[in-house]
Amino acid sequence: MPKKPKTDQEIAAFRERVCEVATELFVERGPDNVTMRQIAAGVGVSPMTPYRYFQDKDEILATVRAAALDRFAAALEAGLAQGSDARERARAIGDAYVRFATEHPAAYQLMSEISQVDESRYPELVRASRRARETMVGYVRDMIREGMMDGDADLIGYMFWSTLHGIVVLDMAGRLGGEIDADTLRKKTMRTLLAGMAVSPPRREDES
Amino acid sequence: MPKKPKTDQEIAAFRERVCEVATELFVERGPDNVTMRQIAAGVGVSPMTPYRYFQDKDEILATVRAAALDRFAAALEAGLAQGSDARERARAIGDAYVRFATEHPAAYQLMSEISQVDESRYPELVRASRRARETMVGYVRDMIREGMMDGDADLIGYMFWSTLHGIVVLDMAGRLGGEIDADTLRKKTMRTLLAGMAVSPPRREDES
DNA sequence: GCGTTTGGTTTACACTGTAAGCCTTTGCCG
DNA sequence: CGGCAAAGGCTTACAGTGTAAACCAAACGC
Repeated sequence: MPKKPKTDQEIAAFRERVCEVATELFVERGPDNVTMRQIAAGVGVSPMTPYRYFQDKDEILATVRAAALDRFAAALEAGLAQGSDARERARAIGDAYVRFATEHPAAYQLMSEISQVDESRYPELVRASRRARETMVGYVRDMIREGMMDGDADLIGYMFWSTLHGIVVLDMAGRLGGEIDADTLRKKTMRTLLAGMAVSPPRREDES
Repeated sequence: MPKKPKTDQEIAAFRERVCEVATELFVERGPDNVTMRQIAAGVGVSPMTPYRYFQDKDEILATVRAAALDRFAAALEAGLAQGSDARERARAIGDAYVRFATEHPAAYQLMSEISQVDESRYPELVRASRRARETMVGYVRDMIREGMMDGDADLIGYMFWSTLHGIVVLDMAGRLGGEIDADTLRKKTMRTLLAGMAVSPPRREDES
């Protein structure tokens, strides 16, 4: 009886289209400065139409964030894939991390935003979030398995992750001030961390 | 001829009052979910009155952020003051950092927000920002002077700062997942960094 | 022809930041 | 003393927001 009911693929396609437009707008204007009417206009549809396929604006935002997280995880995984041994992969994933952040700063901000909404209401988002987390931690497990370091994989993974995140965010906030370059800061920090993790590095007491 | 022109102190007092109310609201509701009308009502004044003493809502936000940064810097400096030698001060400032962040999470978020407005339009904000930065970097200079480490003070300062910031932010975003405790992560990272900074630690090649 | 279901639009409303105009108090000058 | 100019504060007014609700048109089984 209906009016040509949309197939699941069609509605998925529509949601996808909305998310594309929304992403673009969010990215160039900031999530708060983009309106439902703009999104709808971008899709070429009346302002209320998206409401048939999304509960509200928050759900669109959550979906966009999940997609950003997925792209991020994919970038990391792609980086990982092209390293042959653990050492190379370690550098590759670090490079992929900051490359993604610098090439898509808005997407990065979007995905790592401290949301005031309850994230658990959007399962796609928690899934994507878990995936990114697992990617970040997984490669540490590999490094441990290959004997490059040892300790708690989760802890070490989070250590690298939070370090990169801190640098990237501070840089984006302009709080590094012109004096310091984010990349040298990252290299310095990474080198220091790795040096500190060398298994049983004997402290030399012969200076200062 | 005027109607009892307000003295500069009265003006300052009024602005202060507005900022207090605004801070409270921002903190418990998030900056975007607080309205001028609410702020005005909190101060006990008509909705348009604050506009006589602030250009717009952004200026209120900027002022509040500057105040938060100042409180943050003050907390760090207070922590610093109660350490006798460099080592103690190093731990004291780290503790003060995360204590502030955990006790006033909203204030912390407020002050470290990546704003889409041009911050340089609010000189008070850049001053406060510079002060916090200087505090974070200054104590490293001390540690270097006392021979506890050596290298570029700015770089090392930013290294610690970004590390702490990354951990705090990741924790707040709930991205550490129940498994990892922010405090053990911090301790682990700090220990690793310090170990890695031991002056000229010779790489041992006798393993892996 | 119906009635019914579905996709989409239009309308309507409560609420936002803020521009502009309107009282009211206050002091100085004639 | 009267008037008057200026300042503080209030009230009104408007464009724009998210979204609930009513509405319209197409498509099918009967």
